[in-house]
Amino acid sequence: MINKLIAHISRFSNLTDKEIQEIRNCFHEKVIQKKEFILKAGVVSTYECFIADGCLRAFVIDEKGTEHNIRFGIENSWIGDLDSFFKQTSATYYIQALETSSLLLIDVSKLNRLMDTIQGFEHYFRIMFQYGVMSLQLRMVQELSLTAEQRYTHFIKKYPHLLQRIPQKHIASYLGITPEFLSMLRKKITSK
Amino acid sequence: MINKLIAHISRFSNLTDKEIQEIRNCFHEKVIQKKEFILKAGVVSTYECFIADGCLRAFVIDEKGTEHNIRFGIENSWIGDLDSFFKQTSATYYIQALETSSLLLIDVSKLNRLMDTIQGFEHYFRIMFQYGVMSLQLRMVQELSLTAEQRYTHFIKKYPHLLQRIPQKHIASYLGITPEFLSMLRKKITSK
DNA sequence: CGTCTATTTGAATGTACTCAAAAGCGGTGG
DNA sequence: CCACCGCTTTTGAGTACATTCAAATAGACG
Repeated sequence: MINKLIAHISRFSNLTDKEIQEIRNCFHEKVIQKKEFILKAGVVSTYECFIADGCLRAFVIDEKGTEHNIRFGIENSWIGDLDSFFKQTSATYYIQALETSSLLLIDVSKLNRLMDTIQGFEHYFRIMFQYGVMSLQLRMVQELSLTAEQRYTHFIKKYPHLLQRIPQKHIASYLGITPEFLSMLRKKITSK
Repeated sequence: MINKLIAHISRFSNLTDKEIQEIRNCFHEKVIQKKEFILKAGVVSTYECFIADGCLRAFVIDEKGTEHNIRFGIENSWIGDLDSFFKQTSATYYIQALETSSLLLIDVSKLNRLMDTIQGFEHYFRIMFQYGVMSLQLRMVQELSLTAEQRYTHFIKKYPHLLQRIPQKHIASYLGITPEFLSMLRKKITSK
């Protein structure tokens, strides 16, 4: 399982065998069942999480009790509450498995130590965060400039594989609309 | 002017004198006048830009011709079209000065070389992008979970200094609403 | 002082939400 | 293997939040 992470890092950084060994030693594996939480708002996030297999969502709950999905994570991506993790403050996000998933967890002191001692490891995270900024900016642009229907159309083009895996109501929430309204949009689109 | 950048990097990384010198050599200074553009959609972004002084905005123009502000940049922050810059593809963003501004520019090959050769420099960018992801996620949460009025209220609490510097219509666009509606909200808020 | 742009105001409209209820679907136990 | 239960999706009516368009007012700058 840890090999998936090593392979992923190796796509961006060249690591020596010794470095790979150091990295291996810092993670531990965990399998979580569908619907289980790895983080809830209010507690301090102890782990940052690489998804070796499966699918999770990060969401917030607003004052009215409505959930809003911030992000979906699938195999070969990271998920966590960065703020809570790096500053060790209480989390604002909930993170829940949408499928039974295999995770690799690391705590903040080990992650910081690896980034300090292995240049390729920090390089890898620089790239990950760089992509993160780019894709969040793109999503922001779409949120600001497109209608709900256009955002849904983009979503199904960009993430066709997620349509099968993720309940519609969660996609609606990710797009910033209600499940009822998404249902209506789908009807409208297919009748075209 | 370059000293402001060096000071900024030094808040996150310790640099040797030799490294500082290398960094200095890779940037060049530029002053741009209010309303001038440093990037327009369609062209390839040649420079990533550190703002030593002043204020700029990054925006897109949608199919109807409406502008949407993605981000404001002030002194001691970076602005650019990351996608276009790193992949050398044509830009989707326009970047324009809201005030006469002092900039420090670097091209992609020099930036990559500095990140490869100076660990502290890549560390600095890892931190910058990490903050970038955090703040964009927070903004996304607000976009998804708050009404326009709440978003405006948050904005004036978080960026009181920007209210003085940036025309209201640009703030409206940043918040994802029309200038007319923001004007109405302001009236409503002050009458409370 | 005049011109240009930004902000305000208001009426009509549209997009998306709320609430309630029905229909569909998937998993589990008998 | 089927029946039932719970959750998801659909449907529809009424409503609210935000937009559009047009015009008036206010402010900034040369």
